[in-house]
Amino acid sequence: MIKELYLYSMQNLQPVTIKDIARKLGISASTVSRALRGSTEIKEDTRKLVVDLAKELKYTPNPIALSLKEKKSKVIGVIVPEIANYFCSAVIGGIEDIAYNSGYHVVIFQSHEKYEREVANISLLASRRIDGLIISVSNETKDGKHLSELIDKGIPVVMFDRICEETDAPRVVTDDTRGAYGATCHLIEQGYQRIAHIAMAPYLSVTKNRMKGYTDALKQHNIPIEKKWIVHADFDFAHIRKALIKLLRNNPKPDAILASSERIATDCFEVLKEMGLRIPEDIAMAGFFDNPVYRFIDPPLTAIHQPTFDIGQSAARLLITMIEHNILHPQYKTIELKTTMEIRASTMKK
Amino acid sequence: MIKELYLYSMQNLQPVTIKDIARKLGISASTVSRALRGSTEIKEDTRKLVVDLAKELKYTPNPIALSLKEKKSKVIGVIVPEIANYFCSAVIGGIEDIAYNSGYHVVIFQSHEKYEREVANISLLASRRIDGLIISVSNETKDGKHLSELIDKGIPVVMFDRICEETDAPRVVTDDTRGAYGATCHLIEQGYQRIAHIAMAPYLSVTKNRMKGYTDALKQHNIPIEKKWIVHADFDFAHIRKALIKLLRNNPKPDAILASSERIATDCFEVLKEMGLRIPEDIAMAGFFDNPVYRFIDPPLTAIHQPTFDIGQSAARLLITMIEHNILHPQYKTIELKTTMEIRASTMKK
DNA sequence: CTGAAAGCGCTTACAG
DNA sequence: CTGAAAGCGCTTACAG
Repeated sequence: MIKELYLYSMQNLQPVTIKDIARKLGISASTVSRALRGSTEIKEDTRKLVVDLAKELKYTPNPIALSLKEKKSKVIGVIVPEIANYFCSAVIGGIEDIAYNSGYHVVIFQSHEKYEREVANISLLASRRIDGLIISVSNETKDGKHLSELIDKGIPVVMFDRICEETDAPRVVTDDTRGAYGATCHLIEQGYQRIAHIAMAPYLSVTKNRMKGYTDALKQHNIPIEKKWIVHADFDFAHIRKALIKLLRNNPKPDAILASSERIATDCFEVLKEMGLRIPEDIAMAGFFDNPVYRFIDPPLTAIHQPTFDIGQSAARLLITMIEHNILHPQYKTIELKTTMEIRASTMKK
Repeated sequence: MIKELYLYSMQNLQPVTIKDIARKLGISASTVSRALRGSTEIKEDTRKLVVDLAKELKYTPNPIALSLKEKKSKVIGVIVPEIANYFCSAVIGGIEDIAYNSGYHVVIFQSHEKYEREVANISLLASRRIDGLIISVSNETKDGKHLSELIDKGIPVVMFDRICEETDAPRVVTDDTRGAYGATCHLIEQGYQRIAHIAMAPYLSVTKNRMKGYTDALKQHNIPIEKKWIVHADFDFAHIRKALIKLLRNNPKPDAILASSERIATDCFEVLKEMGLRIPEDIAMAGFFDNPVYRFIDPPLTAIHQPTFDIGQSAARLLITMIEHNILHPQYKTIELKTTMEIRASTMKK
């Protein structure tokens, strides 16, 4: 293939350097450098000469050389479980927005919900000399050792959504407890009594928080908390399917489901459809994170909306502040953003 | 905020360098470098000493220094219209997969469908010394001058989906003509006669190809091609909404819509719902790109599926080959992947 | 087999 | 006001 691919090769088109400018002008590289940076010690004539030629030759400073000198790469790393996921990509949109406007580049990695891959990504990122990391951990991530090690190396970290509790790094989260509480209350008010909760891994703090909201609501309404109605799902369709089928074999069946992530919600939805269950007549459903398409699905899905773009922006702003002021452990630990509930037909008892 | 944010600052934790190892071992940096790279001219004893210490100190080579030396950054840039879009994020997933396994990093930019921002991104990327670019152009991009300039600078470019015809760079596309043809035929076979086509900007080649498939199908079935049923939409909800309302004011109304992108399809869907039109009874609808959630919307949407992960992988593989063999203009110009049609209720006349 | 030197592109303290 | 030198971390042709 390679041979056939070959037609004609790249010309030797090296970008213009300071040296090139210096040579053409018969002055030293130091002077060119200073002129370009607008140093006050340069004679106006010289400055103009340099700047004009630089513009003419379309000189742009080599950021790699700068990085080597400054020991800053102007790159921030982002690790998300899965980019092809509206929640993640929307957060990245927010990160990119701030980064772009602050002169940073965003390098993206996916953990694919695997702890191992997350660790590999982190060491890769570290060896790549990124200036900072924004991460939402995988469903398998039980501890934050890999994150703490990164921080110990002097690389600031900001966590969002799925955070590691014991890691001393700031976090951008949403009021998950309140969100889950609100959704569960809503289900109860609609007359549902046997509300199942399909959660993520038990050690994740999002899981704990949403679980708390869920159980608080039940308690407050004197509904017993039943273990059999709490499922911790893997991020694998076959697994969710099996767990759900098992759940629905209970007699009586749950009459409502609260799903704890976009992926879980979508998978649940698929399984319920496959099983021929009508929503909400046979079983109601509400989910965490409001993918915009949820308005149009059949039935439209009640969802807890998290402000993704804000999450991304806040995380990026925080990280860049930390990078630029050499702060590894800021005093502000947590930025908590509001969730809102979008009530739709999937939870509306007729 | 900054002052309050400040708690304690980073320790001076510079990563271990070759010099550090050399100093500790009392040998020269050259020897360390050679030992680390497994040069044959190094005595086994020395090699082992160096390698062991490097491991102990967790030495990782500084990629920035390597980049400066090699004039390669091992970074590939990706520009997409909008990352929070299933099509784009899934393609990026494929790119990332190959890049990750080939030692490249992926830096992502969004054009937000603006030509101006696309150009800005490209000059940023160029000045950042990326090794190559993968791009799907914005809806506003009429010509590929900015891309050609990049290629002239020696940076290989691969285009996907929304390509620039006159740019001499390889492209990864899907058989859009056949896809649109098939979808239109399907609509005709279902008994629809007044089929509208909501397309992207007229100068984009995807638009032309899909338009050709659409008109070919109509011609073949002796259905006149009506200008009033061809709409070129902006990527702006208000605009699509207005255009659609105007379209639906025709008498008779179109009885089917073929939407030319995920975003357009979703927006159309929303407007049709808002107008209280029943799908497919009042108007049928089919769309380009099958967002997985389309199976669940009401009604499930007939969609032309494009193999996103493959697109990303192919583009990345091609680009990396070009980078590593110094090829700017490969002989193979086009990789065309197959689309498949998923027929669902939105186009099924009862 | 090993080291000193030069160089990748840039900045800046030090001289003058 | 300007230049030569050193250095960021690495590699490698050149000596020995």
